[in-house]
Amino acid sequence: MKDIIKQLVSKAIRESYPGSNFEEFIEVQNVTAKNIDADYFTNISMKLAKKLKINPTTIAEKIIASLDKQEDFIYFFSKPGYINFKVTDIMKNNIIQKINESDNLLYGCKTDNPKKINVEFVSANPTGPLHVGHGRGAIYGNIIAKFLTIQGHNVTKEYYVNDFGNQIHILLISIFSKIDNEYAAGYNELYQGEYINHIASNLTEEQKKLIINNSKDFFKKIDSSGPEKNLKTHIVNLMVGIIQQSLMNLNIDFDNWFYESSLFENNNVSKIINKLEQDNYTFTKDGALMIQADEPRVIIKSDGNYTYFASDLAYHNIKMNDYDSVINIWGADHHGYLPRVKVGLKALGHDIDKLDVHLVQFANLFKNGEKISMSTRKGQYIELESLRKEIGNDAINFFYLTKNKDQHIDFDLNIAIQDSKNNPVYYIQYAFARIEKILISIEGYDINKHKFKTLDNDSEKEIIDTLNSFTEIFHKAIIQLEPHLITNYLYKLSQEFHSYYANVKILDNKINYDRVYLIKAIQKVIKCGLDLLNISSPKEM
RNA sequence: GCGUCUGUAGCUCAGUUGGAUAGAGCGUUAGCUUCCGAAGCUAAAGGUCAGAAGUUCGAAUCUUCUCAGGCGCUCCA
Repeated sequence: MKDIIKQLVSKAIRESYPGSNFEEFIEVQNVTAKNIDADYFTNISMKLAKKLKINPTTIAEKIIASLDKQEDFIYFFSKPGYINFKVTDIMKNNIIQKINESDNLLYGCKTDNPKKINVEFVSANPTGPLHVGHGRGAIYGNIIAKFLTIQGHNVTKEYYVNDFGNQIHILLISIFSKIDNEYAAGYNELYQGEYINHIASNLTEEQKKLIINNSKDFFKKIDSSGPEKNLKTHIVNLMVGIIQQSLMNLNIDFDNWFYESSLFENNNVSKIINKLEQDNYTFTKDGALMIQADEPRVIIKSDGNYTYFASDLAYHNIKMNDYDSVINIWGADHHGYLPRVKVGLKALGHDIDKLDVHLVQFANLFKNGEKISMSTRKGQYIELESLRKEIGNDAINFFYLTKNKDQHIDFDLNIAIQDSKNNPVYYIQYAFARIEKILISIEGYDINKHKFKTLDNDSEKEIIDTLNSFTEIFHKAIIQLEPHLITNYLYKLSQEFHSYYANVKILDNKINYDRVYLIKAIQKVIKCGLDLLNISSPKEM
């Protein structure tokens, strides 16, 4: 629709101002002002006013005079230079039919340039269960991957498992110390969650013996093959299993679980470090190997151990080689880490434009008015799984997706649980269920047999306008990866439906087929939107 | 101090890429069930869009500065 108007305007400008070349400045936008009875407008005359040094009113009127007569639109001027376009009711009503007859409402989101894309998200350390702090990234990342898939990209969803280095060491110590207290010596902060006891008590006698007999030598053998390594792998697998289960309960699945340890087994880390050294990007300082990024950053510590940065570079190096586009969903606390990754990848010869990092702001959690900082280490956290159980998948999805990722969100756990009954998601689902009830009650009638007439009372017009905007909004949400546009849209559509439902009889003594046809379209759009957001559409509630 | 995200109604958040009189939910107040599901509808009250300057015909939106808050500034991961 906007394109048609744009072409009309463009033609009119060529006629009224020959030789001008302003087509690229033409923008057609939706009318949001309530006192203007039109659907679209363009502000081109205001833009031209400056360039041509003519006042915008004159320009607008001249353009309007040159606009081709069209059956589908009415044009009119409003101050100081808007050209408004009102679409005829007949034209608008077509959307109802289009929606009802379409077998794919998202047709048109497909890209011309399908890429192989890796989306890495969550990637919480396997040292404890997922807590509510991880929920936002999990749900957001999953939807982003889904939207990219709908666009036609070949998407791999990946979880990077940090099963190497210090924190795994401490995890093992935490568990081992339950079996042999000597392990705890020298550590003042060990993992404390209930899962530590659980894992410790479920180890086999053989495993326990291994722990007790090895004492302090255990960690010297952990990376070479043998029973020590097997035990470590066993424990990591248990942890990953806990995480997988809670993601699965949220219907989030990954295509690939990439283990940090595999980078060392395949010498990927040493390879990239050698390359960086050969290309003179590194230098040695105080016995450590460093690279100059935003600041000098350590790759190999003076004790000879690799930093997290070293393996992460190796990891990204692989992703950059294997994919056309690499997307990371990170918590905002990692933003300071990005510059060094970029510098490292650039040094390795990669085009860093291929890397796209989405920083998701924190969801601050309060309980009884007090802020709770999630800390796995301190055993101070609220499991994502317990929140999910409490408020349900639909409410938790909607809650996270309705907010922009750049927005910090605060929520009080008590209020969240209490409010979950008031979650707007139920309002939308209720609209769906109400429509379903009507449609079921007239099952057996062939509604398609009836010729559709124009609907024209005010509430119907309002709904039809909203339905007309659905393609544009859904496409924008999917292409620009902004799920909250859909949540807002669905709410608005549901609101208009509920109001309509309360005021207008759809089934009276006889069936009003035009209205049935309308609500059927509404239901289809709601279903489409809820599906997109991984939210269910129950037929009754 | 530096980097980064944010500041919109009592609270939680939208605001269609610079447009016309800034919107919802919750909460508050007042109404609506002989009738398709009241998880609903109708209405009221509630705003210096943190503040200031600037750019523009036009700013919640862009620029600069100030103030306030979150997060990060480890040879942690």
